[in-house]
Amino acid sequence: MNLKDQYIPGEPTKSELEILQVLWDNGPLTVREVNSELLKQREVNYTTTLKQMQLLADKGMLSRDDRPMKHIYSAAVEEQAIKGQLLKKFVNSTYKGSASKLVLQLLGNEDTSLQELQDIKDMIKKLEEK
Amino acid sequence: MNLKDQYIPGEPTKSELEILQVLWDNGPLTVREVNSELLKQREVNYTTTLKQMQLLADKGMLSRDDRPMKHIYSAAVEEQAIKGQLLKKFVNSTYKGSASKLVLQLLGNEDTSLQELQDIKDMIKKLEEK
DNA sequence: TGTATCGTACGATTTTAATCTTACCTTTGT
DNA sequence: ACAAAGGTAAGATTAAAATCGTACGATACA
Repeated sequence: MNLKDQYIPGEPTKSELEILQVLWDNGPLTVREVNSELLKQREVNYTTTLKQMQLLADKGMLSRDDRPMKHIYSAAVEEQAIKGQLLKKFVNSTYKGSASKLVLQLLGNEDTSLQELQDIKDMIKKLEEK
Repeated sequence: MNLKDQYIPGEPTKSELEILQVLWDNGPLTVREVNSELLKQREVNYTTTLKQMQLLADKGMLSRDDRPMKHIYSAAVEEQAIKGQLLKKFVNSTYKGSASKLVLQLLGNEDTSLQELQDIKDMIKKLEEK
């Protein structure tokens, strides 16, 4: 299935994105495993994570394998598709749709490391060559 | 005053950003004028805009010139400072802080126009040259 | 077989953002 | 002076996101 043809059921909220990220990075996991990952970054109750994952499943963003005793969840949406959608929305609302304005700011942003800048330049150069 | 030294009182919400954008684009305006601009894009009650602007003023993001009958508001924060802050947060939460990942996605995003792509490449090339 | 443990379900609550309602003040024109 | 028009102030409400509390089901094992 082509990425761009994938059905995307809306946009994940901030905390939903955190959960999706854990699953994208680590593959199918139980609620407890996801919660453990989140706990490395911030305090969060087990049932809160459970609830969020149930909501995500309801929305079709997670699928789950019901097993006795534990349910195994996995991301049902493509990372690139979701992020592309979020990026598009961000560019529209913050830079009036101008991707180049965004990049300009990125290049001038002091929080962007030199390494990042170099990576970006290399990437563009590679694109130029072909 | 250097941009990076400016005190930034938090992050504007989505609808607060809309209002700031109007003021950044059009200079000091009354509430009614701001509301008129917003109405070009979506339906919004006059008092809703008023309330938002009062909240923004409370947060220090707008300053106002109290006059008999009408108050004139203007943005009290720099456009670039606020947007840089929003961008940084977005890169952190969505691309784990990797600006180059974001640009990579932008370049591959079908919604990014060819013109935009060209502008980005030109910009980088110019950066390369100096 | 009973009880401790690990899990899910789901309503309730809290928090934050956004919107609206209402009261009241000030200027203007007659 | 007073009514109409245009303005502000601020509490109340709605909506959405995030979090939590509690009831209850299934397994394991002494």
